[in-house]
Amino acid sequence: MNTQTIGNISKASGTPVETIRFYEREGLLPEAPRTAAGYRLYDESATGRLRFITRAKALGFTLAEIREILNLQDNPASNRTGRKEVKALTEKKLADIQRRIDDLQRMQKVLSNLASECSGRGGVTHCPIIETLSGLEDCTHPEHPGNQKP
Amino acid sequence: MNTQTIGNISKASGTPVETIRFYEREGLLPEAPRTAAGYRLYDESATGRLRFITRAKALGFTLAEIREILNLQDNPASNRTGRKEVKALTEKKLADIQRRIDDLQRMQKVLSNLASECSGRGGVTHCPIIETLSGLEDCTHPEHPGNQKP
DNA sequence: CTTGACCCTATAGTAGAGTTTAGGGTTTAA
DNA sequence: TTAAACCCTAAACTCTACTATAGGGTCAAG
Repeated sequence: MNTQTIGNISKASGTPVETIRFYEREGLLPEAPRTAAGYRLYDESATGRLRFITRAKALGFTLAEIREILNLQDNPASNRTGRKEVKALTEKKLADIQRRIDDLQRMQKVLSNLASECSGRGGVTHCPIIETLSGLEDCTHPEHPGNQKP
Repeated sequence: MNTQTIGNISKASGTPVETIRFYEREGLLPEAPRTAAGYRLYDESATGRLRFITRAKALGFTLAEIREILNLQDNPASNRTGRKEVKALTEKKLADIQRRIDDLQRMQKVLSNLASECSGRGGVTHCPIIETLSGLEDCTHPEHPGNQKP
């Protein structure tokens, strides 16, 4: 328990040491316990958490969103104090994830058409990648709040 | 055709005017034809392209990747000159998309467990969100090239 | 007991993706 | 014919997510 140095989990997770310290500052990792000399100490679960962060980022989640998701799991306190908010947040994330999956599947369909046409012979003059993902209906997704001015 | 001003497609697509000009500079939109006075003119397909960019970004694609995908569709020239590369790129993107879908589905599974447990009564002391996405196997994905030093 | 590989903090710098500002033309409706 | 509402460029600025640098302790091996 809590026996790994920062360099070790850095190697194990593929996350640079500086980035790990940065994530701690940003509240994505709990403050690590220290040795007498001030060295951070981790247990193996830290590498899993770091891998989670890496992959969630590749899925388009921001660090702020990832922090929220991790707080859902970390913080049983919020189950006592803000049960409703926890549930709501979880469901918002789920809807978000479903939307991303749908978009990716649409993209997949069109790209695989493109791939098979490209492998076949002849006229690929124009492939409708864009139309497929451009969502011509008024499917405004107000989920990614983006830039709102107060 | 080519009858819309930048302000109109901005409204239609939900993309700020400045961002549209920025995307043109970055090669994500073709250079728009201009009026005598230098005003850009667009046709309706531009709003679709902008929506595509917006959604692809939400899926975690960078502008550089989106530019690549758009070039696949735009540029029949590359079907003549670099057919093989086009196919390879398409297939790389497809593998990438599949990986993202898998990750999202794993995340979905865990979060929906979390949601239902939260709605049930009692002890949610610890939910294994992280373990599920942290991929304990050595599933190194060298796909997102990230930072390589020469 | 020193040298090399690690660790620490604090601060500055960078890349990607816009956003804002300054300064100035254009169009259109009153 | 003028004022509001648009459009233009160039350049500076912002925010996120790191990445690097400076300056300095720590620890295990030889």
